[in-house]
Parts: sequence; C-alpha cells; structure tokens
Amino acid sequence: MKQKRTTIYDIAKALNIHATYVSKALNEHPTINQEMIDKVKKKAAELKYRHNSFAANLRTNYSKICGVVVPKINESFFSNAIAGIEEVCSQNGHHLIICQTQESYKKEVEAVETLIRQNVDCIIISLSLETKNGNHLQDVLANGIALIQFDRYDESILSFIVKNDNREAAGRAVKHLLDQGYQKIAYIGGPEHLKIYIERKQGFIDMIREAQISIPYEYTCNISLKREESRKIALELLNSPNPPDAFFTASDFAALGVMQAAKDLNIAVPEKLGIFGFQNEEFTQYLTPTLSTVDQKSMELGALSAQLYFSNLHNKEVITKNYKTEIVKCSLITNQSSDRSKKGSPIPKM
Amino acid sequence: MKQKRTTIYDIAKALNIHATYVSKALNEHPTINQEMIDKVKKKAAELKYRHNSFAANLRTNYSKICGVVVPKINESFFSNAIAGIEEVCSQNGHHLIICQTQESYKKEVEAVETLIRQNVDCIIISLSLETKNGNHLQDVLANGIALIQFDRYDESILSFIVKNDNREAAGRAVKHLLDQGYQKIAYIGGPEHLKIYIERKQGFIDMIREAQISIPYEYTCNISLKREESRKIALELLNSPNPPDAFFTASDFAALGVMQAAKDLNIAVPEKLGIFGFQNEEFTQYLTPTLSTVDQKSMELGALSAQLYFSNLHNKEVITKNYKTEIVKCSLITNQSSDRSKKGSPIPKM
DNA sequence: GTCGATATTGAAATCGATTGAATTCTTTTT
DNA sequence: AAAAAGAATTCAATCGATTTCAATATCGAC
Repeated sequence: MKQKRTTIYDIAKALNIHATYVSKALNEHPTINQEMIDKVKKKAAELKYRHNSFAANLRTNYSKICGVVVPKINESFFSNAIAGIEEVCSQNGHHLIICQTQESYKKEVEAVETLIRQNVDCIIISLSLETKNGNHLQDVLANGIALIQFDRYDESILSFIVKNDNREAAGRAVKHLLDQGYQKIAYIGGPEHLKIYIERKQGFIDMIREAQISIPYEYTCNISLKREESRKIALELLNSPNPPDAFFTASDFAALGVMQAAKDLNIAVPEKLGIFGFQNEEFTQYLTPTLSTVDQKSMELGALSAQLYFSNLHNKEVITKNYKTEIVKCSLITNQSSDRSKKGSPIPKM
Repeated sequence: MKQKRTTIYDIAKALNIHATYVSKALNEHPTINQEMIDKVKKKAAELKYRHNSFAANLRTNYSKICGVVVPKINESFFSNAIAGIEEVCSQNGHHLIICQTQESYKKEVEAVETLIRQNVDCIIISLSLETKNGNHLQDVLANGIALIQFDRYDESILSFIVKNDNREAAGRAVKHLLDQGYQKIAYIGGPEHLKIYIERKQGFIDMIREAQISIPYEYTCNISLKREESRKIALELLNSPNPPDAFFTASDFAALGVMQAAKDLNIAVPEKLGIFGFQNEEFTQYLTPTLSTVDQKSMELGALSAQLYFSNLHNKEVITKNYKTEIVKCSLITNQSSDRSKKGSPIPKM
C-alpha cells in the first residue's frame, strides 16, 4: 500500500491557515508576503511535503511532461538526441516519458496513444521505418498537444520539423569521395517513403551530375539500412564485371556491411575501395580502418527540437500556424575508410 | 491552449446513463452486463474518449508508472537493461519515466525527488559512480514506493537487488586468461564504494590465489573505468621492469585504454598481451582484435528487475520484508584479445 | 474617527475518474 | 400475489491542488 503523502491541508493545519493560502504561498503568488512564503516553505520542508503533480495537472490540464517517441533508444543517434531533449526540458522544468517503437508502426501508434492518455504537453517524435504516413499524429494535434517531428518526418502533418541538411551533406560526402579520386561510386539507401532517404539519394545524384560522370543503374539501391543486407548487395556489386570503387551509404550499419564485404573479398580499404557512411554511430571510430561518416549533430538536433516547443508552442494561447522547418547542418567526419592521402597500411587512430 | 477532452460525463450524457456506470463499464466491472459494456465502449470510441490518467491516479493513488534511474542511457549496458524493463512493464500496462544521472550524485537525488513527485509506483535504479550511499533512497521507501536496485546498489537500503555473479564471472575470466598461459595478470577496477567493483576484484584475487601465483602489489588498481586513465596506467605498468602479460579490467572502456597502450608500445595482442574486459559494450566486437569481455546479460537483468516488482511488490497490501537478492549469471565472450589458440595475425571476426 | 483604497486571507467550486453504499428494477420463490 | 433474492443502475463522497470571487484586515487621508 502506498503511503499517504503530506498535502497542503496538512501544512495548513500545522500553521493554522487555509489550504488555499498554502498553495498560493508555495507558488509565490504576488499577493502573499515574503514572510509567509518563507514560513510555509519551511513547514513544507519540515513535513516532507511533495507537490502532487496529478492533482495539479488534473486541475490545470497541463502535465509538464514531454513525450518522446523514437525507433530505438540504443542507437546512438537517438540516444544523443534524447540527451539533447532532456537537457532543454529539465532546464524548463519538464520531464520526459520515453517510448521506443522498435521501428514498428503498430508500436508507434500505441506509443502516441499512450502519451495522449498521459496528457503530455508535447510530443517529440521520429517516425519508425514502417511508418508510411503520419495520420496517427493528427490525433495529437486534435488534442491540442504540441507536435515536433525530427529527422524522420511526414511533412503533410502540420508541425515543426527539425532535420539535417541531408541533401547537402550527402553531396559533400560524395564530393569528398570524388576529390579522393574515386570515380565509380555506388549508393545504398533507405526506404523512400521517408523523406530523409530521398534527400540523401538526391544529394548523391546532385554531385554525380555535377561531376559530369555517369554511373550504372545498378549502382543505386534503396532497400537496405542493415548490415547483412548491405553486405550481400556489396558482394554482388563488387563481384560484377564493372565493380564500383566506392560506396556511399545512408547509414553506418550499411557501410559496415560494405566493409565486411570488402574484407570477404580481400579488397583494400581505402586503397581500392572508399566507404562513406552516415549517422556517426559510436562504433565507426573503433573499426579498422575507421569509417568515414556524416555527423548529424544529433544532440543539437534534439535540443533544438525541445527549444522550439518552449519558445513557440508552450503556453501560447493561440498556436500560431506558421510552423517552421529548422535545419541542422551536418559535419563530415573523414576517417580512414575514405582517405587515400595516407596510403599504405593505415595506422588506426585509436 | 489544450483542448478539452471527452470525459466519461460526455459519454454518459450521450447514452443517457450515469457517469459512474460508464466508468464501471469501461473497467468491465463484474456487475455490468456485456451488452452494456459493448455499447459504452462503442460510444467511447465514437467520441474519441481517452482515459484521463491524472484523474484516475489522483483517486487511486497509483500511477502505473515505473521510474528508471540510470547513469547514462546511451551506454549499451543500460540501454539494454532499459529495453528489458520496458518490455516487462508494457506487458503489465505500465509506463516508464526515464532519468539520467550522468554519474552525478546531485542529479541522482534530483531524479529520485522528481519521480516521487510524479507519484511513480516503483523506482528501478542503478546508482551513479559518485553516489557514496543510498540514503536518498530512504525517501522512496518512506513514500511506500517499491524500490529495486540493479547492478550498482547499496545493500544497506531495504530493497530488492538484482545483480550479476560479478565475483564468479571475474574469476572465470581470469581463469580463462590463466588457461591461455598468461601468468602475470594485472587488474584495473572501479571505485570500491560500489560493491560490484569489490566483487570483481575479489573474483580476480580468488583465482590468482587458487592458481597459487603471486602478483606484485602495483598490478591492482581500483581507480579507473575510463579509457584515457586506463591507457596511462597500462603504459606505466607495461613500461615497468616487471610488466604484466595480461590485463583484466572491470569495464570495457578501461580495456580499450589498455588496447590503445599496447598499440602505442607496439605490443602484440593477444600474443604478448592478453586483455579481458567487462560489460560487453557493442564496440568490443568492432575492435581489431576483437575484445574479450563478460556479458552481463543486461536485458535479462532489466527484465528480471521489473518482474520482481510485478510479482512481489505490485498491489501487495503489506510489503513483505523478505527482500531478496537475485543473481543473473554472466557469460564469458572470449574474443581475439585473449585467445592465443589462433596464433599469428588474427582474422577479424566481423 | 470615518471613509475608501489596498493588502491579505478564506470559501467554494472545479478538474475527471473511482468506489462502496444505496436505490431501483427484475426475477424467482412460496 | 406478496415477499425475498438478485441484478442493474445511480448517488455521493473522494483524491489534492488551483483559481475566482468574496470577506476581512490594514493603512492613510481628510
């Protein structure tokens, strides 16, 4: 059985004043003089009083809780984003309920449902891979809950969007490969119902076009973000009559698969094959050779998402409908897997 | 402004019955017949009714929320533990509020305070490195909130404890090193106000004693879990007149530092130096050579922690005071860094 | 010393669901 | 047909904080 907690009534009784007064004192209501505020606070501490969020939230209809929905909390991109969100939220006296979708659409719908039920003030979400559209987010808006999408979003839903300059960053990564002398660059991307993968591919195409080179049709593939799949795809391409001399992938896990394929076939990286990933997973720096990747500034991305809530949506009487899309610029991390300048056996950075 | 939600009163009005009845129907109270239950549920769905947790929780004093406090959600040990906790909690209709302490005592106290305020039913915690004692957990118990400590615990606090067989697992790891022919094994551990580090060291000592070998005093060091620190310590030891031929460390990050030191000094691993870590961080499998480590079965550990709540503490009128300590057995992952059987240049597993 | 203005404090309603007791309605029993 | 038993439904109180409005106290001015 849970203990009965100290309430404002207990404090009121102890001080022989009215509970209303206690509430006001604790909230430092302007009509209460400082002396009383101190007195009440002292007694509250003495009686180990703790504000009961439920009662307050029921009355005010605000929970000071942000719901966060991400595919996996243990992918570093997301865990860093959460760290950013948490920092900003706790600065603003808000707490986090975190839900994981495991890339499942069904779990995502459930998570959103749960968060609405929990009466969160705001939902910060990154869609699952299975999610084909964001219609389930309409419910969030209908309940007057602030909505912010980051990284993986559906732009047809009215909300703030925080994303990377995926297209430009992809372009810069490909440019780097070209600058290193790679000519036949293959691309392994993700499912194209998600905008980010369209953009990354577009950046790849932009740069290939700009360099006025042409690549065979089979060099671009949109289906795989996972290690094993990418490994197979890379093996096939590398064994073909006209193999690529570099890979740009939309995920580090895909790049890892490519690296594995190169090892399988005893192809030297970066000498014979350049590899460039995307996402800056922690493991990229532990590989041999270390993997070049695009850092999405995930922590900043998360922090910015939360900031948008506090500066634009929080406590705003009328939600102004001028939703913006904020862009966080990626930075390139060029590691050994794409760096031909130091030829010969690379010395691990470690 | 947040929307006003549909309430049981709205449903009651629509069906011309009493709100109480709606509540009971939705909860499938035994005195309500099925026909009515269906009718009410149908109308509820029609009106997009959502149960308001706050109102219910205020009344019942139960929130169906478990608070989780961990040092860092982005260390794989913890994120896997959280995944295990989440699975069990969601199976039991509970949600998670997750707090990060960043290994800071102050943040840990705040997190616990916050969770009590949020009226969570249960707190599952793993202490921060800075935490010297668990006195702040006394408040949790005083509020009748169930308490479960895992991995890093203070045994003087009355609670369930879920931990690994640290001592035995450490012993097995050291045994493995001995079996591989290493004789001069050094140990790098963590701060000994945390029981787990005492235990791991104890396991190390047990096995050294059992093998009837002696090691110099300076071979054991308790101060470092971090990469850079360990690297320095390893460099010093390896440069000493009587260098160790193997390291057993209480954390993978420390092992990583040792590996780095070996590389700095051009010492072949595992030929000249064996390394064995602890925790099974994801990166261990991406290193060259791959790092041997102890898998703490973190997901099971988390799941078991949550299960203890549901099977022993949840809805129990009198909290029976026979708290138990549950042990989850670790499994050894012997990788290249300690495996002399395949001599010569190791082929990465990848 | 009275009036009015301002500063303090109190009363009462409210948020939405739950719960046990009370009431009404239905069915069975005699 | 009346009484008893049982099922279905409603009543009323409650959880703890907030908030609006009313009441009282305090102070200065004339």
